[in-house]
Amino acid sequence: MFVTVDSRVLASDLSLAVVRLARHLRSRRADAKVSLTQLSAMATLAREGAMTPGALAARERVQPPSMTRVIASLLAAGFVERAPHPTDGRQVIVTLSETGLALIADETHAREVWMNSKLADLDETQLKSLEDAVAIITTLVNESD
Amino acid sequence: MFVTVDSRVLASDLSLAVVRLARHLRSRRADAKVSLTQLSAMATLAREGAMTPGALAARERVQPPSMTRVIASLLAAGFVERAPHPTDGRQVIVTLSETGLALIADETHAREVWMNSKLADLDETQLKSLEDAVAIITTLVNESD
DNA sequence: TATTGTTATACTCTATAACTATA
DNA sequence: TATAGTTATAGAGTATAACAATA
Repeated sequence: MFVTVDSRVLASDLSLAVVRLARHLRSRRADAKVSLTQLSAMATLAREGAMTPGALAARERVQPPSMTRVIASLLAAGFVERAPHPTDGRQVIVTLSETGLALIADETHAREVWMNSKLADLDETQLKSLEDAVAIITTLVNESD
Repeated sequence: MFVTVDSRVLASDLSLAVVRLARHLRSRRADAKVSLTQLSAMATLAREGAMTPGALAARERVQPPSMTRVIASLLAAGFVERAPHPTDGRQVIVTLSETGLALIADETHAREVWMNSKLADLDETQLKSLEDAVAIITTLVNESD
């Protein structure tokens, strides 16, 4: 069975679905230790290692001043540390702290309670579709442009 | 080939992917006539017809005061209209205007330029995965809880 | 002069609490 | 008293513009 996907309609539908799910996910974390914005930055540090604020802003696709604020909040909470760049006095190296690493592990394995409960109701085929979609979306977002 | 999906890791990955894509989509609409929040509300009115602010807030999964603001901005822009409820003086009926309807059609068919260009690079299998994912996500968000 | 990062400022989105009008 | 909606207020997230420090 072949189904031709209308990618223009899909672009619109995907946009709305993503925005609505993002709204849910953010609002359901009111009690969490870190917001999704903070968690996203920490996940990048965990996956790719220490980097400068500028590099982190680029990876997260936000402007540098936005990342300055995220880093400041994570620093205040003790989840990241800052160190001077060894050779370039303008730059700074941001690293996950021990606490930050522990939090990431915790979040990854047990934190997304609401979504976990939702996913528990899906069958294997649906989970596979979502998994494929995550890979595709990640690639889309990471392409240079 | 059978692959067992770890739904806990998927929950985390999906959260991050969705939040990042939502960030992209919002920032790429700086020049658009309506924001994604506004477009989402209008899409619901288009799909389900006129309704009260309270019902629209419930469908969009935001609190009533948030929807009041969205409606006020759409009203100011001429994309929706307000009418008194025929029998209940407390309630209000919100309808898409002609202009609003036209905008929805326009957005659906030609507006998501960036995402369209991204989707154009995908093959049919990948598009199908995304389409499935949109259906699943929509169901997740729409479940009562 | 160019680059890195921060500060100052402002706008959007969303929420909770308190209020008004109507039922 | 209960419900629908709005107003008041606040906080998170993000942006652009201007600045400081260093290369």
